[in-house]
This record gives sequence, structure tokens and C-alpha cells, in this order.
Amino acid sequence: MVRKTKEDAEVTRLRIIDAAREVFLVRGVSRTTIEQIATQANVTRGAVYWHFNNKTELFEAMREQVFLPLIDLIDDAVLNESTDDPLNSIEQYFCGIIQTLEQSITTQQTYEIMMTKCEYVEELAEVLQQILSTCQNIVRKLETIYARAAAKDLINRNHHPAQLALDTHLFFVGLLNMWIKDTECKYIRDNAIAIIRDHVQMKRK
Amino acid sequence: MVRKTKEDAEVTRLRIIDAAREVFLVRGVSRTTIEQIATQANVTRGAVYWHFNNKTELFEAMREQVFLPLIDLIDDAVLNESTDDPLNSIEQYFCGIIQTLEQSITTQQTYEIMMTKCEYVEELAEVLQQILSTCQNIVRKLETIYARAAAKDLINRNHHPAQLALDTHLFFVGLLNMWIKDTECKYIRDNAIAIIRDHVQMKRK
DNA sequence: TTATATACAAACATGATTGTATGTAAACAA
DNA sequence: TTGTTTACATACAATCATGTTTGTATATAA
Repeated sequence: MVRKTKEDAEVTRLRIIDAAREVFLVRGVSRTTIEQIATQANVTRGAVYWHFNNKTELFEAMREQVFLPLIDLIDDAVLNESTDDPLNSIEQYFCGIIQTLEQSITTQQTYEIMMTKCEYVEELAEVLQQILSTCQNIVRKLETIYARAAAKDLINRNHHPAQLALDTHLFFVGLLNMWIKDTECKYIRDNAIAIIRDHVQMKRK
Repeated sequence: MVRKTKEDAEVTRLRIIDAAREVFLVRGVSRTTIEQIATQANVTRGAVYWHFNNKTELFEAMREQVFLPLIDLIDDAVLNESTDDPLNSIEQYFCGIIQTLEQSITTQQTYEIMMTKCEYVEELAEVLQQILSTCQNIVRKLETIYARAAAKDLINRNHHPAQLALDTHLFFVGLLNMWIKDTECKYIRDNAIAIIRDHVQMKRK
């Protein structure tokens, strides 16, 4: 066989991650074997074990490729204090996430795996808690923005920013869930942006 | 050994399902072995294989115990045409589901398994599609109720029943997700009813 | 130019699970 | 009362996936 250069090896590594993602998607994380991943990547198990100690590490590598960027988009929305329409930045924030999903099949597949093709037990159990605390942050930031909107008299007086923030967050959690699962009918996928606009619109006075 | 009566056998069967649920919850569906279930149920694998052909059948049995009742609660809300506050029946519908979850640990655990401890592939892939079509039904029924509310002039004129229905549905999907995952902090679990009330309240004129 | 480390492939050893086959004692039907 | 079926426990066979070890050709450093 031909020993690869460092760059070649990195390509192999990425090919293995790609292969893992694709196999995870159709077989589920638990049922996929290292062998199946290797085959899909056109290498042997030897190569997989060279780059990753086990399936969990491979899964983490796949996750890291896409997970970090998405979450922090909210900061853009919060930091933009100068806008005269805070509700618009909320809309932009959520639309941005959806657009990322629409544009990147990799991200799409990874989310689908994480939402419907993996089991949150043992090492992965803590991921759920991470998600929970991320959610708390998002709700807090949404509240900040809604408070600004309230100050500008854009929303109904008797709706509290905290209520609005939680409601909007739950709405989006639901939307994301349905978006991911809606692989057949496509109604949610095709209308996500409009649905988000409607949601924000309904918050306006 | 002592051969059991028919009633005893049924008890064993239920014990096995209970055991399966508990093991599924901590190990995830894929990783649990029939052996682990048998041990948890204080029987041998022989008993498990006597009652169920394989793990999938056992999983289905667990699902059937709780899944059917919950969904159809919406019909009560829709059928109640005579109410003078349709928004209230929406609120009742969702509160009812949460209360069921609160009261039945079995239901709670089963939902937790189905949402975070199992992989929707192969035979189970179709379950996702079933859920999707159930969702469509719910949205349609919510729309009917919102239309009634609109007729009674309870909601803002420029919000369409279809929008409201989808928004509410996504809200509840999100709430359910967070409720299930919120095993530590408990904020969502402790405030679910109030959160639902707020949501419906915010739809009012 | 040579020694060494790299990037794998191939072979091996070892549990771990699964499904089935067999054994058995007691319930139940006749 | 006896034959048959039920409700399991136990033993067995076969597969499968994992992790490790070994082998090897080549890139790379010295």
C-alpha cells in the first residue's frame, strides 16, 4: 500500500467522518458498526481506529463539525442594541438558523442524527443537560430583546418579556423538531421562514 | 419450578414490560439486552422470549400501553362546540396532556424513552411519519377551534386561524420536548401549566 | 542516506448477544 | 386420573462486533 502524506491522512479522516454521518443517518448511531463506516469510507477498520479510538470519539468529531457555530448566532441579535426594531432581530436570528440548515446538508444530517437517530445515555446523557443550559441562555437573551421591544412600545403591554421569550423559544424548539422530522411532506421545511415571520408578527402590538 | 396460572403469566408479562421500560430508560433501547431486561424482571431470557419474539415487539408493547390514549384528547376539545370560550378548550386540551404526564410515571418514562433514548431507523422510521400525520390532524383541529374563537371575536383580526394553530402546535411540541428533557432543573416541569395559560392568553385580543 | 515514525491493511483473540432447542413441573382439560 | 399444554429455566450454537496486535510501505526528519 501507499503511505499517505499528512494532507492525505487528513482527507481520509474527513472521509471517515462523512461516512460515519451517512451511516449513522440510515442505521442509527448504535447499530452502525465500525466496519460499516470503514466500508462507506473505502478504508478498513484499521484506518478508522487509527484516527479515532472508538465510535463515541467519531460521533463527537461529527458533532463538533457543526454544532458550535449555530448556537452563538443569538449574540449578534442581542449585541445589536441600536436597531429600532428589536423584534426584527429576533426574526433574523431564527431565520438565520433555518437558512444555515437549508444550505448545509451536513448540518441538516447531523441535526437529524442527533434528534432522531441517537440515544442520550451514558456519555451522551450530559449533552442533553448542555442543551438545556444553552436553552436557558437563549431564553434570557430573548427576554432582553423583548424588553427592548417593550420599551419601544412595540408589543402588548400586558405581555411580559419573560413570557414572550419563553413562548418564542418553545415555538422555535418545536419548529426545529418538526423541520428536522419533516423529510417527506416538506410543509414545514418549505414554509419555515414564513412561519417564523408570522410568529414574530403575532407578537407585535 | 412452579408453573404459573394464566393470571400469573399475565403478571409476568407486565413485569417484563415494566422492566424493559426501566432498562430502556437508563441504557437506551439499542444497548439494552434481553438479558438485562430479564434480570430486572426477575426472570430468565426464556420468559422474555416466551412472551415476546424479540426486543422490537417488547418495545411496541411498551409503546401501546400509553401512546394511544393521549393523542385523542383533542377530539374532546373540538367536539365541544357549545363552549363560549373556544380558547379555553385549547388550554384544557394541552393542560390535560401535561397532567397525564405528571400523574403517570409510566407515561412519562415512555415518552422520555421515545424522545431521547431510541433511534428512529428501520422498523421505527415509520413511527416518525405517523407522528407527523398525527401532528397535521392536531393542527387542523386547532385551526377549527381558533376559527370559532375568531368568529366570537376573541382574537386579533389580522391573525389567521391557520397561523395561530400552527404557532400553538409548534409551541406545544417545544414545550413537550423541554418538559421531557427538563429532568434536572425542573423549571419547565414546575411551570408547564402556567406557560400554557400564558401562551393562550397571549392569543387573546 | 538512513532511521524512524506514520498511515494504514490484515489477522487475531475475545467477549457479548441472539435465537433456538431442550428440559420440566405444574396447570388444566377430558 | 391422566394426557396435554403452558410457562417458563437452562443449555447450546452461531454470529457478530470490538479492540488489539502485527505487518508493511512510504513519508519525513536528521
